Amino acid sequence: MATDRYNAREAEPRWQKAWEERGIFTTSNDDPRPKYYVLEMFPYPSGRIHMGHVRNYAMGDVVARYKRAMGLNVLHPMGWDAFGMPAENAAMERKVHPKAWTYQNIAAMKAQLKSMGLSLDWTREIATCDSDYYKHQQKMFLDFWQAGLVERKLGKVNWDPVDQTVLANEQVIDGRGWRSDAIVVQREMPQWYFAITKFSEDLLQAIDRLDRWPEKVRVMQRNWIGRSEGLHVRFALDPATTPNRETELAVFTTRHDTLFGAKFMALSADHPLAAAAAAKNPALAEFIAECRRHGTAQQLIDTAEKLGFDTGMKALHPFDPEWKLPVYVANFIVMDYGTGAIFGCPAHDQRDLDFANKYGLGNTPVVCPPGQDPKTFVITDAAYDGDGRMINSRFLDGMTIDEAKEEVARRLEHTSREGRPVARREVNFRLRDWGISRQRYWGCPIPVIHCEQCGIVPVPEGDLPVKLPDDVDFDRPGNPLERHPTWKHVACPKCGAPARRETDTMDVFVDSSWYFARFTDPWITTAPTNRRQVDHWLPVDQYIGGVEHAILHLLYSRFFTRAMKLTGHAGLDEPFAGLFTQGMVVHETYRAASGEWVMPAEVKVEGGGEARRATLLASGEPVTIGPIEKMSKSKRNTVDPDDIIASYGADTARWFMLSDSPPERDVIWTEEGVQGAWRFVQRLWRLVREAGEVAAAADAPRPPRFGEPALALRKAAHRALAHVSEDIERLRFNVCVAHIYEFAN
RNA sequence: GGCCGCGUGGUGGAACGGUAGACACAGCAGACUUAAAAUCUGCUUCUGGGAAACCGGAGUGCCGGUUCGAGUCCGGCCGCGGCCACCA
Repeated sequence: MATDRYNAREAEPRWQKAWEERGIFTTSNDDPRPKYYVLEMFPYPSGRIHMGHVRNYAMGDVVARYKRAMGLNVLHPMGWDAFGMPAENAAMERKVHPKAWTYQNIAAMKAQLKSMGLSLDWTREIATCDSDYYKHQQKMFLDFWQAGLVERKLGKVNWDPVDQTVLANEQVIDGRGWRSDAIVVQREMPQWYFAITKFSEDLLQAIDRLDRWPEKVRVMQRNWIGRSEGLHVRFALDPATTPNRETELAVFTTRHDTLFGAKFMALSADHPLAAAAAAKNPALAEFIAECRRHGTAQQLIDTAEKLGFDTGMKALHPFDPEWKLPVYVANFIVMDYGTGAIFGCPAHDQRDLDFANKYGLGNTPVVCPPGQDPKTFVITDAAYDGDGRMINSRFLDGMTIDEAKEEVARRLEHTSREGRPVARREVNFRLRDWGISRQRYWGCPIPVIHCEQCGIVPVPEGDLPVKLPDDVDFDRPGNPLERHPTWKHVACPKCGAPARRETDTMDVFVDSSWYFARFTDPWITTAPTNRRQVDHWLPVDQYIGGVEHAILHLLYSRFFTRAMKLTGHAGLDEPFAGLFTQGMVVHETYRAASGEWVMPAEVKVEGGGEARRATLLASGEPVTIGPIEKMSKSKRNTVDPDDIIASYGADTARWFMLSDSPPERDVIWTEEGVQGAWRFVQRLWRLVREAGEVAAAADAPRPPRFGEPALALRKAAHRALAHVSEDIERLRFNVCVAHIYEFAN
């Protein structure tokens, strides 16, 4: 009976070879059958695949194989998100060229993915660091520029002092760089931007129609775009109090109903008026400098005290010129939202209240909660931001908040000062333009030339791609392109005079914002996309990946698709019709007596339940079993997919990944669970073989009669089929697995 | 602070508003083995009674509501997790 076993190690490569030789997963663009595009987020070629990849690609592969079995023409491609910092880090640490490092990693990971037995069309493989790919990205950059979607502006940017680069807001987490973990500082630099905010309204509205996206992601995107309806109000300034005869101060507010509760005005430290006032007031200048120093450390914001500095300026209340409000510079006002200035209503905004209490500005409640007596309603240290009726507000008294807002807006819209209305209704978004400049080598060069005479000149289309030079060194931090001896020195395409090549490269998120479109025809050399194919295949019917990309990658891709439509490279707005965000792979952590983390492969775990204990495989030394956490290098709780595939086979690894946990939740990788999956693979193999033997032995097959075991089996089979089909459609793989177990039983 | 999600056996988790705990893991018992592994069979929410087959009671974080009927729907708490966060 020893030979009576399924030998995955022998069978899997044999079949994988057969599939490859027959090209059965190659998808034809001319196939007349209805299309189905299933895509998993392509990997960064870090060197090895990890269990997160296994889970992600196992799910996508089930969908691909299922849809293929249902008679659809399935596109299921794979590629590499190949630009980025780790390649440069490797170059600095190990003296390997980023290109060599990246392509070695791609080769290694491709072999690993192949051993997983995924039904991928490898003929469409792309790597974003390949000039055959980024050349088209440069072309689109120029087209976007032409279409007014690219801007170069001096911006306050997040500067990562360790990686020596600019980061997008989205890449700053708790005031630290998302990769380096260094505290980010603010710097003024000319930067390239994609004008994503031109699509703010549309990107927001269209979320409603993404009905096959997880609600969680839709909410996150809505919040990120952050639409607020409010009023832009121009406050007149008392000219006697202003430094350079400034006449007004504009604010944006969503609570214009509380205008009669105003006690002060506050400016951002970066507001031009603050700078003007500071020019004549050294103490104020010092305060502003202090605010800037604190501005970056997001961690402190929570606890930071509200601080302000009275500029001496006075603003006049829009409904009462006799009512003068002091103008402060305050540390809690950000310049890049609204106008960088507010009016403070302490009674109904906690921040304003904290501020007013500190500086003794008092407060006047103007919204009275239902059931409260206006005469006794007072605010001390908790602002009231709930519903109610207007009080202490002259002509607004008795109105609801909404009525009061409308009345204020209506009146101020029709009041004019210096020939213009005092207020206008305005919609503000939290979303900022996408800063794509990176002072790095290993990215897509921005195809632009700076000329003394002609200014900023696009690289002519015929000169694309602007290729990265190969001869660069990494012995210092900073951008190797900047200090390359010749690369940046070029002739101006317009006037021929000596000019300078742009040395910024694009954010890696640009690379991944359109790869799904390139997959539809990766062979076309004359354009980024083949319009016939891109319009046929897109949108992606089912996109699967980690929830960590819920904002960045997915929002950028939605923007990019719109920009491609505007420039004729695609014909639709939304790239991903169906989105699924899978959970992480987590594992127990192990710690040796020395306190060092120990890898699962070095540990022997025995017993179950209470008696469960672990020892070091090598020495027998006891090991502490720690909490279950995301697989990570730092905690060393990773399991190498290669080891699992070598000892159990890919089917076991994939089967286990889909069992037990619902796919959107975290799955706990356990040795016992893998063993269970392995047992079932064996059992299934035996069952199928036995069934084959029975079938071969039956001399006269006839339809089974009612009550016979064969009929019951047929019924069970059909029930299982129905359940499994339904649950694959709903991506409930763990339930599919249970149904299959049930049927096998 | 804001928004969102989740609380079901020892564990991961099933359950169109209709037999709660499918399926798996762990555990226990048995069969086969000289033995182990593998495999197969059975038991396994708690609790009372019974030698057993079985009979009864409680039970999906807590409190209340809607309903003939609630793990599921509604309201309020408690706890855990995630995302965003001086966004005016």
